[in-house]
Amino acid sequence: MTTPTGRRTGRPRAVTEQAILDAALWQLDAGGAAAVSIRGIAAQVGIAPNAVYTYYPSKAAVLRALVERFLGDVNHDRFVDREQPWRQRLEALALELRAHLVAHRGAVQLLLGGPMDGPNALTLRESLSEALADGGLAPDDAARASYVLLVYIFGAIALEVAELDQRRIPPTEHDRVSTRRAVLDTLPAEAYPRTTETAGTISKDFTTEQFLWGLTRILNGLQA
Amino acid sequence: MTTPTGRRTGRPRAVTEQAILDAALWQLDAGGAAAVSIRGIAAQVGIAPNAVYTYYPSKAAVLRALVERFLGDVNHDRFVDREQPWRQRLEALALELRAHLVAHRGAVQLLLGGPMDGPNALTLRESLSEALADGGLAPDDAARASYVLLVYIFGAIALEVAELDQRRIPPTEHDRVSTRRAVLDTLPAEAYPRTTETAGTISKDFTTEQFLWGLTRILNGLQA
DNA sequence: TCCATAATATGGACGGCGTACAGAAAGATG
DNA sequence: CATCTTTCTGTACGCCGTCCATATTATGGA
Repeated sequence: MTTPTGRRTGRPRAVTEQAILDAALWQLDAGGAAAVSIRGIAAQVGIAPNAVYTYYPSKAAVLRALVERFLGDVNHDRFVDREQPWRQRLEALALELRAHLVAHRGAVQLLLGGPMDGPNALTLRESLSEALADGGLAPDDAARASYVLLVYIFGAIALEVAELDQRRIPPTEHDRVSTRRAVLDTLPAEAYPRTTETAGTISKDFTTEQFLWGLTRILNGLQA
Repeated sequence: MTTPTGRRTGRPRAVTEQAILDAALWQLDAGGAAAVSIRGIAAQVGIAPNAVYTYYPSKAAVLRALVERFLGDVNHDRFVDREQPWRQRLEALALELRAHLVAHRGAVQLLLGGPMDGPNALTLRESLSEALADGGLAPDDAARASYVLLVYIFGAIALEVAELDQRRIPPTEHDRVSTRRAVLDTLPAEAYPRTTETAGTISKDFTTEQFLWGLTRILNGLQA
């Protein structure tokens, strides 16, 4: 697949597997997960649609490879620096994942569209478990806790992205809060007393601050 | 839309909006979110495909209505019984949501495919906030905590469903654990020491027991 | 009773999708 | 220069969401 060896005869390839993934990512960012199409990718790299099948056996395989590359672009950064406090490492990792997923919104649907069992997904979990073990958790507890964290991180981004029209450029965090606040203020207080009472807080669901608020509480619960 | 009044003239409708949603849900359960099609729904209820547009303006609207009805089928059960201890109510609600989502796997992608801002979604959050307030949280903390719980619940199901081939009938929990265990046992211990060491635990990621383990820890962290 | 009206149904079509199959192109090897 | 191998292209099939024009079938008024 990625072996540099082999292939000593035959017509040379017009593009590379990476170019195909580049085009897929471009389409993903431009129009969301639904806008990624074999035909669009082919047009962008300049080959016939069915020529894509020389590189990947199906559209699902393209998306799988894209997910793997995507996860690979996140790992191996600061949070493997075991000199740092473990909570700081975990927060850095969570924030970095979040930033990557927000930068390429639409990727979440792909991530959640199939099993995350590739090497980079495993490495990600390995990193999480390592930090949690450094926090004093026994191996099995660290394993369970790392899954809870994965659920929280991907779930938070999934809910956040679900609110966005992926065909448009995303509004600023401030604008999103304002829009949500305006909608919440139109709700009848009789039907949703607590929601309307805390509308100011609820409108900030998708902010980085709320993300960290939850992450901190969850880490507290996991440590005790 | 659902008003029983009106419509005193014109050709009578061949089916009902509910029948369309029934058919959509049937297709969802049979083949996953990708298998839900206007043409399939129309064939099932016995009308021409474009006749569906008399009831809903687009496929997206059908799915939106299906999501709303789906959330409505979950609410209003045991966890509004404020005589029960708040943690017990929350666990019951989380488990009920989980059971519903697992019974109709494929619905998760729909839920996460658009904003959950309908009446039933708001009511769900209202119930969560109420239970958390009964647990002693201040209103704004309860609002934030309820969002954390939503993230955990939907995230857990999303990750769980992502592992399943939605076109097949789901294997038992026991079989899924065994399958995952077998895969994990093939991993090189050098590359993933913690993953292989805790393979027995990791293979149980998708069990009800792990779901409750995480829920308990999260509630602990939210209460402190 | 007959007709205008209004709501709903259908037939057919358009453009787009993933992808299968047959055959043409293009470089390496003898 | 002929052959072999790999890749690319042309074409086609079946499915999709949705639009337009038209037919169907009830009601309300003359």
